[in-house]
Amino acid sequence: MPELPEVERGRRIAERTARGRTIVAVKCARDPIVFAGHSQQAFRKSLTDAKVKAVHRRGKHLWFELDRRPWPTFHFGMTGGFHTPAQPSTKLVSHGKVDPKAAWPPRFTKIHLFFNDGGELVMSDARRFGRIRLAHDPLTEAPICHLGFDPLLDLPTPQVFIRMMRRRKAPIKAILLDQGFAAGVGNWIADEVLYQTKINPRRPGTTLSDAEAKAVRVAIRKIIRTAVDADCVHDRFPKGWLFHHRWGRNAEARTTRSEKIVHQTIGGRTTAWVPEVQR
DNA sequence: CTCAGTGTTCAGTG
DNA sequence: TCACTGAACACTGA
Repeated sequence: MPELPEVERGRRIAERTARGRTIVAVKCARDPIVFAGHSQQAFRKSLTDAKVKAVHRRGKHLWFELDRRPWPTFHFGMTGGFHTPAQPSTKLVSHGKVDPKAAWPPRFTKIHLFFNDGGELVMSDARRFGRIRLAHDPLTEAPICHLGFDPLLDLPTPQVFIRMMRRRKAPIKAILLDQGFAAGVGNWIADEVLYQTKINPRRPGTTLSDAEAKAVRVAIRKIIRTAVDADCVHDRFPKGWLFHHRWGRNAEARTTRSEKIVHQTIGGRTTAWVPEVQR
């Protein structure tokens, strides 16, 4: 579930599990796609006996700061995520059977890290759009160096934001999804921003008024902060959000205020929007 | 069996 | 070179 808030949740999980610990063992799946050409041996050699000083995030990318280089970087793709072992009490369901969802390590585990305090951390990814790489200096190397601003780390001033938006002719939906513009905004956040600011997703960036561009800037920050503060638990998201009603291309979909939701491909992605609100 | 999908990249076009 | 578009990628689950 990886847009910025889900990735930030992953960062916190990793930091809780790994920060200040030493990696004592590493298991890698055989998967040349997710490992982007790095060998298992390179990962084992780089990570084993290294100490994790911090876990960083920019946009949808994560990386470990180790006490020596290179450092591992993680991208969750469509279906990736970090996991830690379930508490023993939650592992059993009725009749004493083990819940398959609590299997450890989980299905589709790509990398499995073991720490000196007995803790474990896994990245799994069913659909293999995720990536695990090694980088000497993640911030200055592709793909992280090509990212635009991160809404939680370095949101531009209103004036700069207006200028960035006005320079672009693409539909605003496509602009918001461009990681070189706003790093970490994904499909549901872009739709939520446009719904809450009442902007038609097809509007070219060049046509936004100052007030509209400023509203978009604030909405990006507010929606992401709110989702991060809720630790991505969906039922803690505000009741009025489009989020709760946008999933699945279903013709009956309506918002909390019973406005009709339509689904169309805009900016190359399924876009859920509310024509009666977004002009 | 078919299709959509919370993401990124790359080829092709203007 | 740049901005933009659309297809491709890989695979699960509905």
